[in-house]
Amino acid sequence: MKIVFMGTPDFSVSVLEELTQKHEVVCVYTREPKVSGRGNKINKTPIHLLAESKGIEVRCPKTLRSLEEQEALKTFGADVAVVAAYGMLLPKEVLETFPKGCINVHASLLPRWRGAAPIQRAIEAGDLKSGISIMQMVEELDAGDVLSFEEVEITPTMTGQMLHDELSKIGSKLLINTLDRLDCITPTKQNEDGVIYAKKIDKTECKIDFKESSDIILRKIRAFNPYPSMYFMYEGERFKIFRAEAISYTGESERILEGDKELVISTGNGAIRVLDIQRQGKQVMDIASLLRGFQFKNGEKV
RNA sequence: CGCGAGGUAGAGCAGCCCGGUAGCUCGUCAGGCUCAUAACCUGAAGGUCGUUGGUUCAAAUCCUUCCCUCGCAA
Repeated sequence: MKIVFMGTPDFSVSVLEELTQKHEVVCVYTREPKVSGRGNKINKTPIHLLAESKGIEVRCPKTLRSLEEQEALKTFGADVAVVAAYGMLLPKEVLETFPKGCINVHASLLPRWRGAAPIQRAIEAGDLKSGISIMQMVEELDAGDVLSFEEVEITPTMTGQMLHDELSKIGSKLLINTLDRLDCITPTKQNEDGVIYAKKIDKTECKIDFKESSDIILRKIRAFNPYPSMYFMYEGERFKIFRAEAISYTGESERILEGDKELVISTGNGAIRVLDIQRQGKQVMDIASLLRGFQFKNGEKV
């Protein structure tokens, strides 16, 4: 099939990679290069770089609502558009451009976790499973009929990155498989009762509130590992926690209980033992390494 | 030129402000103690203090070039 691909971040990369193996990708749409990262350099999106390396035409319109962009889309004569974390809503005119519609690869079991951060929100919420849903897109965000889905178990130690990688891989395969069977699939409507939105992650969520329960804190640490990461402040320095475990404790919350041989901090209903940590300006390391040269004062409030 | 932190033994850090040829914790190696041990005791090896140039009698420490790592903000 002739396909127009639309995507932006790492999640989309393996999908595009797989797609080019089996189908003719005539053009790739992605978000425009923008100022980002240290030094405020202008960086192209991961999809942009991949498409260029494969010699596929890249377009990065600011909007798809203009008539000329919509006309341009038609000139490719593609059968279908595949969208994976593009970061823009597609207007009705675009959805109607392709004979077989616009197909979206979404990283959740719809209707649960529609929206921007389905992977992290699933872990944060303590879901036992996640998955990929392939849907026929409609104007409303992530509300289209589901063509196929595949479940993935969320294990107790799974981080946001791990689930992301797993889903990206599975999504690619399921997409190919779905495209092959496209003509004989009966789409399934989403059950409106189960709709939950996965709102974008805000930086203010990432400062650990040690008054919360250990469970919630640990889930956030896992969900937001490695990005954007949960952190706490200690003597004016930022410490990001990448891995930790719960231990029982009864007493005041928000205190450093052990800061010498190990790092234990009390929470709203117990305490957590920090396992992997990153000190401001340093690399991520296991707690034992950091404590060889750095010590936290016991009893200190965090 | 967005703001900022850092590069010192295999690892993690201190020392730098107030220049005087390097120190702590751990690891490694050897020996000892012990029924035994990740415990304890003794000893040893291991560093051109990221790189370039400069100031000085003397630079890890002050000034300068470049390289690399990381955080924040967007």
